[in-house]
Amino acid sequence: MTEDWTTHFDGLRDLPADEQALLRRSAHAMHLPAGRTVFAPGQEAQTFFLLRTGTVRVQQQTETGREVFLYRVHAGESCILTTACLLSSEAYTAEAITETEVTAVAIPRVGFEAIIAGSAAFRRLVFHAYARRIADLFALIDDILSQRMDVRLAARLLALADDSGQVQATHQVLAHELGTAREVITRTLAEFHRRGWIAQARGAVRLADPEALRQLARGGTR
Amino acid sequence: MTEDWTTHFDGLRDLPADEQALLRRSAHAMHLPAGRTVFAPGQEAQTFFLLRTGTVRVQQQTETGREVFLYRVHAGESCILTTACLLSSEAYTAEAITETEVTAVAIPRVGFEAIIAGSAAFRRLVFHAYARRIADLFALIDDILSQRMDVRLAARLLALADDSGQVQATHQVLAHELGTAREVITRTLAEFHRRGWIAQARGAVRLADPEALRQLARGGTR
DNA sequence: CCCGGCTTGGTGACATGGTCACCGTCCGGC
DNA sequence: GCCGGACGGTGACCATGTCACCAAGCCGGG
Repeated sequence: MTEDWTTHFDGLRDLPADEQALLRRSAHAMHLPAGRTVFAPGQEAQTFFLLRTGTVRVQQQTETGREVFLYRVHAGESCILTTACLLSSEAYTAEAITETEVTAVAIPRVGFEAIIAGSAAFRRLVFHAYARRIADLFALIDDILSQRMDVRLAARLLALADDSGQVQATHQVLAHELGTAREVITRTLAEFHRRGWIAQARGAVRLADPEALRQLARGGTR
Repeated sequence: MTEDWTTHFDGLRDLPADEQALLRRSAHAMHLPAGRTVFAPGQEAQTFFLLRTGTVRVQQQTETGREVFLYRVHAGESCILTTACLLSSEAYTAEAITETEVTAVAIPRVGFEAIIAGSAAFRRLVFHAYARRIADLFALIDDILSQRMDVRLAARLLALADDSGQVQATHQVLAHELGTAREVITRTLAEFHRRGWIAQARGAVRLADPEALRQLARGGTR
């Protein structure tokens, strides 16, 4: 990695030159195809990474074999669980899978610890992400407990829709994202359809009345 | 604070003398009565603390006004949320309340950042707790999703019982701990009673057959 | 001692969500 | 055109959450 990738990340751009140099020395480029397992339960964390492009999905298997979607790592972000495991020398408890093709900057354990020790700005970058993700986890718990699948589904549809109001996802995928069963998604979508809020097609949903969905997602009024 | 409290915490005992001295310079003692709010949503974190005696309960209010029990800070531990908020300069999203009388070691923000920067051992101490708590949060999500109140209640009863197998808690308190409704606790306890596993009294439960409860909590077989 | 109010616990009715079983339909490959 | 697998639809049933209301014990004031 010869290119100065440090300028691609907010918070790294403004690092002192010597710290940027330290980063560049430790890091190397990483490239993964879609659908690859980044880490799995029981493994020890060896490498810190900052995502440049693509998304990674982090999920946990419950004892009953169900998969719980925890969060998604986007471009410009790092993975909170990796940070935690690196700093505490504990094994991963969840698994991560690339959802798309992914390019990332990888920093091996030793280099990571050196930079954490040496750079206040880098610490801030890492821990800021860390704190935000913790808040996300709390929000996830909130979300799960608030039940009301219709509200949760409406919010998720809005989040997943592209510019033209299309959501490319099967009922199964939506169910998986929300940690529920396909049947529940089917029922809820049928209800949305009955109200004229969406149009359904095989493997896709078109938002016919995003405003109504937004109001449901926000207000929680049925 | 003149006493050498650093010897009271695992992981601090073995610090180099200069780092211990740094800690002692920054820290001061803290004493709170039971039922006091330690921090509330919206506040900015100003102080890191290590609990010496007592317990602190951390919970979050959902949008619907319900309280979700997140975790409990015990003696010898620190609060993950405080760490996160200190390091990222974000406001608290949850609230903490002392459950008992509490004594703690308090380290103001500036000192905390200095020690984090200066001591690898202290970083390990803090982040080890951090990683463990994250795992706990994942376990909590697991727990919530696995539903099965009977299993969850059995486990909680075993955890809360004193040496003689007594649990001093009203149905309301148990419901609050598990994030459910009192009626559900009442029903489930009635079922346990019907099977001869517990004896009930006002404000208390006696475990008559802890082994049966343990089996339920472990195996999950009804 | 009695009374009234509060806390605790008990219960039935109902809504929602998760699970199971099963079926119909669509689509792509042969 | 046929076939198998993915996708979607549906009804029955169970567990939990919610609401409404009541009963029993506890406690302090008069």
